[in-house]
Order: sequence, then C-alpha cells, then structure tokens
Amino acid sequence: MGRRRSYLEELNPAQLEAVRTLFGPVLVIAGAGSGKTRTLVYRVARLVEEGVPPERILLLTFTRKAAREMLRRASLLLGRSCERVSGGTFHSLSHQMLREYGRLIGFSPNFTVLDRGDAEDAINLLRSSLGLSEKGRRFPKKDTLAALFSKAVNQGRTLAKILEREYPHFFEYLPEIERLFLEYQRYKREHQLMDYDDLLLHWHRVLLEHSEVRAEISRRFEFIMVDEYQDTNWLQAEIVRLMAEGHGNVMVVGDDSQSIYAFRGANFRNILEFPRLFPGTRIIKLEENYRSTQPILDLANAVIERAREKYTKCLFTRRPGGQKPIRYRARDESDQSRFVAERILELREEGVPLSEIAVLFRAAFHSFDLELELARQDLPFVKYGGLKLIEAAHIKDVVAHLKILLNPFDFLSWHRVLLLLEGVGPRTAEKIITHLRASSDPLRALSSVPARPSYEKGLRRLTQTLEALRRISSVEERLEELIEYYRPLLERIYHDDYPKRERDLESLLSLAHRYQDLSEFLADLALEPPESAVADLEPETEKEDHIVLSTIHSAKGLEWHTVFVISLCEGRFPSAYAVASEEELEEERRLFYVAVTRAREGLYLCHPVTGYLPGEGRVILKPSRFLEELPSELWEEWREIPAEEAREEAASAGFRPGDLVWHPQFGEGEVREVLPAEKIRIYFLGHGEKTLHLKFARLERL
DNA sequence: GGTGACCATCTTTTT
DNA sequence: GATGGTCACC
Repeated sequence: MGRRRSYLEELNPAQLEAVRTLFGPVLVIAGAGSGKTRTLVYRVARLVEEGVPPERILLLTFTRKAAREMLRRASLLLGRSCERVSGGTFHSLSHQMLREYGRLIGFSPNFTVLDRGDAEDAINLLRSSLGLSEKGRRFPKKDTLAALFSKAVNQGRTLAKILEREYPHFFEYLPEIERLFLEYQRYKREHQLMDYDDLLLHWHRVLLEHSEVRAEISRRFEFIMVDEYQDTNWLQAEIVRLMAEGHGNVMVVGDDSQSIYAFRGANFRNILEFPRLFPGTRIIKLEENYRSTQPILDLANAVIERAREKYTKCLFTRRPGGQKPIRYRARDESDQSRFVAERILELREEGVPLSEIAVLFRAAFHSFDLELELARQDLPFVKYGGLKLIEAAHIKDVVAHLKILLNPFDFLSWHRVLLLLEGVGPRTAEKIITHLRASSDPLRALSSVPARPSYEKGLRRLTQTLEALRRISSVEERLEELIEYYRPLLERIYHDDYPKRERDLESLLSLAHRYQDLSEFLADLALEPPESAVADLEPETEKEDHIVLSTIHSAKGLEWHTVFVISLCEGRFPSAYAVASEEELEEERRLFYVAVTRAREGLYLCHPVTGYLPGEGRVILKPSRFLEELPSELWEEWREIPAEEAREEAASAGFRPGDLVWHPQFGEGEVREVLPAEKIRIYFLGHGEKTLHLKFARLERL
C-alpha cells in the first residue's frame, strides 16, 4: 500500500489523470520530456495492480527496446509479473498474429519475412524477367520501385498519384510499373513471402474479414496502449481500431511536434483523427517538461514555433538557470570532430559519464570523420542507425541458407544461395530453380539437379550441407556448421576484406546463442535487427561506459546530459533531398526539434563551413537555416582560444580575486583565489566553488 | 554462360 | 565505399 501511495504521489495532475483513466479511449498529447514514458509505465503498473492479467495488456511501441525498457521499469514498481505484458512493434505483433491466423488468408505459419533489401532483390528479379531492364531505358531502379510500392501501401494512395507528384520523370512508365507491382504481389503470395508492409496489410485483412478473430483479439488484449502515435499511419490506426472493437480500451500517446516518419507514410494528423475514430475520447495534455533546463527549452520552443502547423502549446520547465546552447563554427569536418572530442574529454574530466553524452546527426555517414577521431582519442562509442549487421551482404548470404531450411519455397533465398557457387550465374541459378520448383520438396530435389561439371562439386557440397543442417535442431549449431561451409565461399567472393567480414559472422553466431527456435531467430533478425551497426556488436560493450553516436531518428525517446548536434549545414540538415517541398522541410524542422529536446543540461550545435558534397567536392557550406533563424539571444558562439594564447593571456592579464568571469559550462562566477601551477578557484552561481586549470578552462572576463 | 576488372554514380531517415 | 553497369575474355 505504501508503495502505491508513493508512486502516485510522484505524478503531476495530468499524468495522474492519464494513469487513473483505465477504461475507454484516451488520447495523451505529450510534449518532449513531459514524463510520457513514466506515465505509460505507471499505467501498466496500475492495471496490473487492479488485477488485470499482464498478458491481457498490449503495449505497442516503436522499437522493442522501448517496450522492454518500459516493462523493466514497471517491474521495479510492482514485481516481475509486469514482464509478462504483451509488447512489441506493430510489425512484430502482426507477424506473431499472422503466424497464428495467417492460414485464414492462405499463408503457412512458416512464411518468410522480407526485409527491405530482400524486397528489392525480388523486385529486381521480376524487373529483369519482365524485360524492363534493357539498356538504354531509364526505367526506375529497384530501390526507387521499392520505395514507390511501399508508399502506395502506407499512404493508401495509387501508384499513379505518387508518380505524378513525386516522380513525374517516370510517369511514362506507369503501365509497366503497375504491372510490376501486381507481379511482385503475386510472386510474394506464391512463395509465402511477406515484406514489412504486407505484415500490416495482411493482419489488417484478417481482422477486417473475420469478425471471430476480432472478438478473440479483443478478449485476448483487454487494454491496448500505443506509444509514439504521431508516427503511425492509417493502416496502423485501423489495426488498433479493429483490435479494440470489443472494448474500446485504448490509450495512445504522442506528440505532433515530434512526428518524423512521414517518409514512410506516418501522418501526425492521425493524432487528431483519433477522437473521430474513437468517439468519447478523453484528451489529456502533458506540457510540463522535466528534462531540460530553461535555456535549452527556450531554444526548442523557438524551433517549433516556426513550424507551420502545430497543435501542442509551449513547454515549460521548473528547471531555471543553466548554460545557454553553444554554437560552434568549425573550419571543416575534422575541426568539428576535434572540437567534439575535446569537449567530450573535458566533460569526462568534470565527471560527466560518457554514457551521458550523445552526438546526433541527420544521416549515418555524417559521423564517419568523428568516428575516426574518437577512435584516435580512445573514446569508446556505440553507433546507432546506418548500415546494420543484417544488411551486410555476407550476413545476408548466410541467413539465406537458414531461410531455405524454414521455407523451402523461398526461391528468392535459393537464388542468392545458388549464385554463391563458383560457376553458377543468374541463368544457371534460374535453371536449377525451375527444377526445384517442380518438386514438392525442393530441398530433396536439389540432389537430382542435372549439373554441369564446372559447378557440380560446389552444388554437391551445398546439397550435403543443407541435408546435414536439416538434421540439426539447435540454432547455434546449425549456424556454426553453416559458417564452416560458407567460409571458403566468403574468402573467394570477398577476397579483399574477408577477415573483417568473418568477424561479423562471429557476431551473428553470438546472437544466435539466445535462440532455440529458428523461425524466431529469423523473424527477430528481420523485425528487430540488432540496432548497433556492423563491427561493434560485442555484448560486453553494452555495459561499458560509452558515448552514443546516433541518427536523430534512432535517438527518439532517449535523453542525455549533453548532446552535440553536428553537421548543421544546408544540404545536410536539412537534407538536400528534403528542401523541395514545404512538408518535407517541416519534417526536417521537427527532426531538429527532436534533436535539441534530447538534451538535459548541455547542448552544442556545430556546423563546418567547408566540406564535401556529393559530386562537387570541397565546397563552402552554409549554416543550416534552422540555425540561422534562431534568435541570437538564445545561444552563444563558442570562441576558440588556442591553449597557448589563453595561457599567455591569463598570465599577463592576471585574474584577481573578485573578478567576474564566465565559463562555458558553469556560467557566471567570481574569482576567489589564484593558486599556483596555473590553477584558479572560482565560485559559480548554482555550481558552487570549482578549482580549474587556467590551461583548460576557457574563462572570459565579464 | 560465367568471371573479373573497370568505370560511373550516388549516397536520408526505418519497420 | 558500395553498388550497378559494361566489356573483354575464358
């Protein structure tokens, strides 16, 4: 009882209302840092406490990491039972449900999930077989086609409409593109394949067409909560509506100012539609910010104030004082890297743990230079976003074999696997596949494939390996055996850098360790890929103290003591691809808003004035318009003083007790005493007395 | 038909 | 830096 009292007392009135409203539809508009996660966590705890079986609560989050973190926190409040709460992403839930109910629309429980790369491969295959890739034609490439198809599904628009608006130069190919789209859908169905969009689409269809499933699901999940609702699309909203049809107990939480996934069909207006979808919705607004200091919040508010459309009000905080955001004008990218590394070293000196520092950027490749610098300085970091382990070609090779074991009709994977053999090219692979296709057991049929001498040996080795793998059940052992088989192929195909790639295979193996079930392993690889990028996937580093480098998209929902936003220049942020339309630009602005609201105490905004742009080489980079439009009283320019100059200046000018000074970290202070060995004791407002090195402290006289 | 070497191209963000 | 396309050669 005491525990319950105490946790409810920690909430403000709005949060409390959200936690206490258990029945009926609720929409929570939660500004950045307004204790949204805490509210969800407490509500889960509250439901469990009221006697709702945890597995009847469904918590839909943007990543599974987010779900796990929330359930962990709920467990701290109320004990282990909270971990049994059902949770995950829309995609993983749909996947799970389709394994159970997919039969109703003709899918075996062993269907294969295509990630983006797989989908592109399939499209490419069909594109050539339809004769659409003859040379001399400017027919769209596989990645464009995949993006196009995905948009059509996620935004619920026709191909013609999207082409007309966004790819007018391809409009002449509309009939062919439409044919390819149909062909792609047929191909997936025929081979028991689903891409990301199909997971949602098919689950939606099951719900729509089978009222008995809807009823069952409503009983199974009596309470539904959705986080980051501003980043859902119409299809996801529909899924929620249908799943909750029996009871209407749905709480969605979101912030329209943080909507950053329009490019994949998310629509922040979904938030406003919610009350229409669920009549009688209670709306609760969380506007008090518990995260950032006032100067950071002032800047954030200024960013979002310029947004064309916004629905939430200004955030306020009770954390006055603190250091103004600092803007740094770097000569070039390496100067920017040096600057960031130096500040990080200083912060560490001041006692800020590395895990409390993050560097954020618009696109994954913006941090390449910094990564080198951090490595030179021996500063440990983990990078999120960008090329993931699972996307590396050699990992996909290995995984394709596993997919075949699970779904022998996955001829897309067959294609990939066969191409690896020496002496087998696209034509031969297709010929072999035609043979396999005729059989009801393609794996078995492999041994009877008529083979030419040039590749007979390789084919036989593949056959034997697959046969052997079929008899093993442990995921880890299977993978070990498979890597044994694959290693010689790896060395032949990637002869330039195979040792590096071999290490990735080891990482994959260590991931497999946790799994008993192959289908689970493969599904997780596709739906919840390990977030960190290639090559730093050591489980040990997870616990170590390290800096986070992350794309802003991957940093959503997280916070740090100090945040650096780098490469804030035109063409990079906002991205050159996003300046064409007002809407895209608005999304870039919200992205910037998300970036700055990640910071609690310290915020650095960096922009190199020269750098490389694709195609043009080294050019002058203009500061990002998002920086330029900020009122100058909201930030301070970092004044770089070379260490030697600073020392001379300090020595010659000579600080005296009573002098007023300013320090970038601690703000305004008064000199108390000048100590030997270039040290100085200063009293800072709000920070107390500090002893600083004149050599390192960048003091300014006031 | 397959391979390997050379060239150009273009790099957003994610389930 | 990786991918795609083209070409010469086996």
